[in-house]
Amino acid sequence: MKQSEYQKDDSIGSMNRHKIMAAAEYEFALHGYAGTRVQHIADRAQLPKTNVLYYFKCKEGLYLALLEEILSLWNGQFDEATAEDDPAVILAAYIRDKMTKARQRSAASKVFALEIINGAPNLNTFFREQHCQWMAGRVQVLYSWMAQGKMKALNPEYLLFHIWATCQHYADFAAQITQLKGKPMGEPEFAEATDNLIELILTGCGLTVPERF
Amino acid sequence: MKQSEYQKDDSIGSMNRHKIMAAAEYEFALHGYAGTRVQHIADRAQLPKTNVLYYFKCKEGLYLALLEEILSLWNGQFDEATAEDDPAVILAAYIRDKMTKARQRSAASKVFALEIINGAPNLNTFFREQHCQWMAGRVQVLYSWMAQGKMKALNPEYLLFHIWATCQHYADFAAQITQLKGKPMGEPEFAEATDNLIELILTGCGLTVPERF
DNA sequence: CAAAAACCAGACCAACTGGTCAAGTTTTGG
DNA sequence: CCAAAACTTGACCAGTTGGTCTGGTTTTTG
Repeated sequence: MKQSEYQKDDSIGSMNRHKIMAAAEYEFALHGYAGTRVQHIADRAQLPKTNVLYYFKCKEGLYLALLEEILSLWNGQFDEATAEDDPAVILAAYIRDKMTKARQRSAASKVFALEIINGAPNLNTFFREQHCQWMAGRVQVLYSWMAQGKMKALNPEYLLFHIWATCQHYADFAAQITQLKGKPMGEPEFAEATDNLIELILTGCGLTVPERF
Repeated sequence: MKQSEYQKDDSIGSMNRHKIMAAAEYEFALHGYAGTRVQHIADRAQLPKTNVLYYFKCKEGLYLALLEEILSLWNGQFDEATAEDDPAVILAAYIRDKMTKARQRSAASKVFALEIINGAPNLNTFFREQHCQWMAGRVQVLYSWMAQGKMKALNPEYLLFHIWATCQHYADFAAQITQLKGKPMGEPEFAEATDNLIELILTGCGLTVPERF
């Protein structure tokens, strides 16, 4: 029983909390907030329903806790890029990172997507302001890259939207893609899609794909 | 009372059916299938709830009817393109068409997106086969364009996914975009986004944006 | 113009579901 | 070792919701 500084990770409470969150992520992603049954979350977590309500006051509380955890995942290397960096390297890494997350955390991605489609009624003002600030910073970096002639002049906002859209698509629309390809996308397919996307976007920005990628 | 050949369009029944479908599209898009209340659809259609159940056997029947109508909208000019056409013209028109639909039928787009995210449990095999055939045909045309040297060699499947993803994003994630831009996208913003997207994708495919666009 | 078909709508209900309660058992900490 | 805190769980309930039933009104049609 090595508890070290993180005693909570061993406690029975935090273990159950974690199991419940994982089950909730799966259920909410598949059925949406209203379509998800607390009972089903409990079943998936292998706990009685009452136990779920013991750890999280109510269904909405569980959903909000999950949403907050998901939002904290949405950060990446691009966050610290500056005007001095090479846009080709930064953007390629950003796209690669987003694609990896789309593959590994597709359920989280779906929960987020559902929240936005429903009008984002549960994203508090803190997140919104934080998000806007992040955006403003990235737009400035992109503008300075363009001013330096490092890349083609495009509207940076739309460029970011296009990157998000494509990466998110591989998580959210996996069912459609599986249908059309005849089988689910595995690791090699994701790698190919990622390379294709990097090639498409970077070329579209007037950049050359870095050799190291 | 000019009924011409379409007598059904004047009948009180089809008018109500239409009102209900429009209300259902709005409600399902905003709250998902499970989160939508038949009562709310009735309220929005300005009819008593019993009337909604009169025209459509049940909630699920209404949803399926709506879904079928939505699927029939998802066709465009690209459907008839051949190896002889100019890929720049065809793809630019395809993107423009998809963006227009994303703007004008955003609720329909959201209902479709929700269905896919939930694993597409209501898309019957007919639609699936039809969809796969469409895809196979388009992939062949794209391959022949590439073989003729008309455009850069890319995986055509992923190219189509990227186009769908970006256009759909402007409908489904409108809430996020509105938040980040500080105001909802109007017609001029959509025009700018469309031009940006066409520029990005066509350049990424090694094409030049047609002057006429 | 009559009767049949289509349409309208209030009252009602059975099933489901989020959430509570109370009575336990286990774990923790001094 | 013991008491308090944390955890577990079956029984239960109140509100909601999709859907039915019945009796009526309007529209269509032969």
